[in-house]
Amino acid sequence: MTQAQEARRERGHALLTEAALFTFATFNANSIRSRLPIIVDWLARHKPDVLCVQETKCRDEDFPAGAFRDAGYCVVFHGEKSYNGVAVISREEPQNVRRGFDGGDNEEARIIRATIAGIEIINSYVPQGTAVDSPRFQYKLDWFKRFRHLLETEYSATAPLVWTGDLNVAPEPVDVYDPERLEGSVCFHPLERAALREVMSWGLVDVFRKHNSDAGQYTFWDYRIRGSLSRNLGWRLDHIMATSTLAARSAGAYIDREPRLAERPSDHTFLVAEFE
DNA sequence: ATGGTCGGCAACCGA
Repeated sequence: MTQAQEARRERGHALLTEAALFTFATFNANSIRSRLPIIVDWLARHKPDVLCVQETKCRDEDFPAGAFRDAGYCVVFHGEKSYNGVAVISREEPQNVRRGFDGGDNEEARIIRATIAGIEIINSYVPQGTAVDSPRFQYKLDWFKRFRHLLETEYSATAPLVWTGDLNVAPEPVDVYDPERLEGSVCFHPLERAALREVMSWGLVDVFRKHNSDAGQYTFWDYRIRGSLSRNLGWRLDHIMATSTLAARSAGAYIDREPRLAERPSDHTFLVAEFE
């Protein structure tokens, strides 16, 4: 039994055969080269059909594609020097791969799109925003507007589609460790939550929240705060959003606090959803 | 307690 199946059984889901499930995962790596052994190990143990990665932090010519191909996976990526960067690792060959909002070279490497197993996949690393009074905050709000436009012009809300990645917004008070104190801060500002809701209203469902109503479930812990992970001072910033036709096929979703990440501390952890 | 640590990459930036 795989870890994914064990986790599913622990969560009370019926134990289904692996072949019947499409396992989809996302992870902000904060450098794919630094986190490579952990990611390859995670793939071997969880055997997801798709793993979307953000903050790869390397140029395409420096991307460690061979390690994933050796592990039996396809990989496509869109990167730049030092910052940002996204990748899609998949068992099946991705089709119709597109990089960026419109294929232009002239923007931050934050989006990669592909079709896999009949599902439109959009993997994104949303701008963090830096500070509410920073131009980067407005850039972030504008980014959501551009993203909504992309959905409207290039996709159908009635077809199977996943929007995943580090979306850098905690949608609701239950998604941060201290909503009163954090209200108005970057990644939990009313304008960001409204911008995310505006994208969601196109026709997307929060797949993790569909299956987990409890508070205290996070995907990010700021490692600048001492003991944030052990004290669970976290935020739910990474998401798997799906159109209703696809969300109706979701069998479960869980956050995997990969213990090996303690060896090389990372702010984020793996988020997994399973579809029938 | 309002915290300070990563990664890239060669001085700080971004998170």
